[in-house]
Amino acid sequence: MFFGAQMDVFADIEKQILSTVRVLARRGVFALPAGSLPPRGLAVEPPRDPAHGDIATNAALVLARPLGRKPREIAEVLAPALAESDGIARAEVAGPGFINLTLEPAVWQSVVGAILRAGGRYGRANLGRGEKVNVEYVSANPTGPLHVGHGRGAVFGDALANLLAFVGYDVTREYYWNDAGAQIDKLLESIFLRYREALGERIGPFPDDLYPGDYLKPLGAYLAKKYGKRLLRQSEEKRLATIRDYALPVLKRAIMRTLSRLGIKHDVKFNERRLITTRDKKGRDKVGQTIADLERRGLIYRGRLAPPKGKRPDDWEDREQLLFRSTQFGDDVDRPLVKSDGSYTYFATDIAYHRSKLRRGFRQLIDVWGADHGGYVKRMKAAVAALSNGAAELDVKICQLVNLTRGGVPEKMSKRAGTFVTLDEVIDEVGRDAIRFIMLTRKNDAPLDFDFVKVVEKSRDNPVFYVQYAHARVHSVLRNAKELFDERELSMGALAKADLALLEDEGEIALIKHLAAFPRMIASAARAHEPHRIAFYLSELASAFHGQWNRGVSSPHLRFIREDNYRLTVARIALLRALSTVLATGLSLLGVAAPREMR
RNA sequence: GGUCCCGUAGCUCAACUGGAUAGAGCAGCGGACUUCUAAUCCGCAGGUUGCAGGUUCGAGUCCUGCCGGGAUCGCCA
Repeated sequence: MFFGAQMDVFADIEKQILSTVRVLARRGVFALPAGSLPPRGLAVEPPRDPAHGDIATNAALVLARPLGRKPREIAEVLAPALAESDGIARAEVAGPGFINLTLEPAVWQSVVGAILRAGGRYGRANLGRGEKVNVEYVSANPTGPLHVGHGRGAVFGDALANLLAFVGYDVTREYYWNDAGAQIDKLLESIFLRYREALGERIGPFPDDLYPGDYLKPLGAYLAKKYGKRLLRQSEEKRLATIRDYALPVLKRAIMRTLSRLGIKHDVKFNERRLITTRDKKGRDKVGQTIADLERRGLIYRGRLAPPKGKRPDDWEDREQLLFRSTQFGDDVDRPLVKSDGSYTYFATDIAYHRSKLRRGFRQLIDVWGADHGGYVKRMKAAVAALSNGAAELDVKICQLVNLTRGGVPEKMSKRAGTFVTLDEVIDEVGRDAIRFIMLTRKNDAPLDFDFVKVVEKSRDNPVFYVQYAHARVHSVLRNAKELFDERELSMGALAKADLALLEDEGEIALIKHLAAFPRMIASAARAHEPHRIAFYLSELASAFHGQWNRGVSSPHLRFIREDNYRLTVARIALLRALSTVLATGLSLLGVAAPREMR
């Protein structure tokens, strides 16, 4: 009965509990109303306190309401029935009605075999049932190099996409290029200044609203070389088009190059320009169509907004404008769609963009944004709710700031002076693995400290190293074992026949229990859209392994390799193989390498 | 002033979406190296989960109000 499709002990026990309840209901022991299984809030989980057995369930507590009986009473009936089940050694009632289950060691031991058979598929699930999910991440403007904050969103989004694909979603990784609008115009003007500079003109300090960074100089120089003074004579419109056609692809390529160094590649790159340059028969662009769409639903009107309280902008001008009724969907105020100069607001084009996602068949949307966009969440959710009639779900994941330090000293950064640390510089210095792992050692909505010294340290302090070292150490043992026994005797075939019942040391069983928790950890991380849980899990798993390894130092009979006991060694090598599989799978979801050697 | 996020051991953070006596690491103290790579491990100590109420069998988790920190607040993206 154990280890069916999901290879998940906890899922199997849950099924066992539900079927036991059904049997008791059929026998008339419980009066079970139709549709009350599984009960809401049912938990089948490892208890915090090991004294409470291997698995604890609140089944009796959550069944109390539907059954109309006291939790404790239900537990007293359910527990003995469960104790009859295969694999369950004991079932005890505790507290208000918890049932603590202790499993037969054979159940835990068989987990090792299940992992070996499943290999890299261990932990996979079909939660998504092939449903399409759109994960939009990075989406930085092509106005300059990526910085560290972008890196966090990039890694987060990518790991989340990996995770969702792993549990059975049809994932599309998407990048939204803001390649239109005022910011891009300012960028193009900045490049134009660099171009004039390259022609020998003296350009003073850059105006405040332009981009002063040195990285635009080569673009200006290229244009000067290619066009000479011709751009100076062109109309502004023509000139900006020339600069745009050259500069945007260059800047975009630079961003993609940085991302690819982190192992990140998007399936779809969506250009904002498309939304305002493609027109339908009525001459409407995509944003116009979107507004018309909302208008049909009675969600567009002309009106005035009250100025924000407490912080009235100096240049506030009360005027009537085109508004989206986002308050109908939980937003705080209705939002403008057209600026005073007649162009669309960023929000308007963003609605059109999300409408495109919906029209492409996505019902689950995930946007990964930076901390400074927090105030934007409600209106975007409102827009998605409006456009989809509530059928689609948008989850916005806000990534908090990254605080860069070096040996505890804050790294000075000033966007104004152009001295911000680029993502490329960080990759150059610490490498892909460190960035990817560390970015996931904190919940996305909590600020993250990133220390250049610490993240490359080879110590317990540094979780990247700690986990990778565990993997390398496992493989070191595997290499040593191969030298002692001849290679064929430790083949996967030999491991498949290992007598796993020999894995009876409590440290070994504890290690196996960690491995057994992998599928449920994956499932919960996927449901919560929280890939950082994988990183925490891996640290704990590594800790369990390092602990067991060290027990062998003082107690030689606990070493994984026992030269005098081939059968025991084979069983332990099987355990290590299972361990290395889980470590490698977890790391691959994070996009971090699993090295076999770290000398 | 509005909105959103955060507040958990001296420090940095977990806590599997409401479960039992709130867990790790660092720092501190005390231990384990002729090793399966000690690049590691073991033990001790450390708490009114910011404060006050509420919801229920049960709250770090949900609701209300305060306190403190951060982000953001039409015509930026």
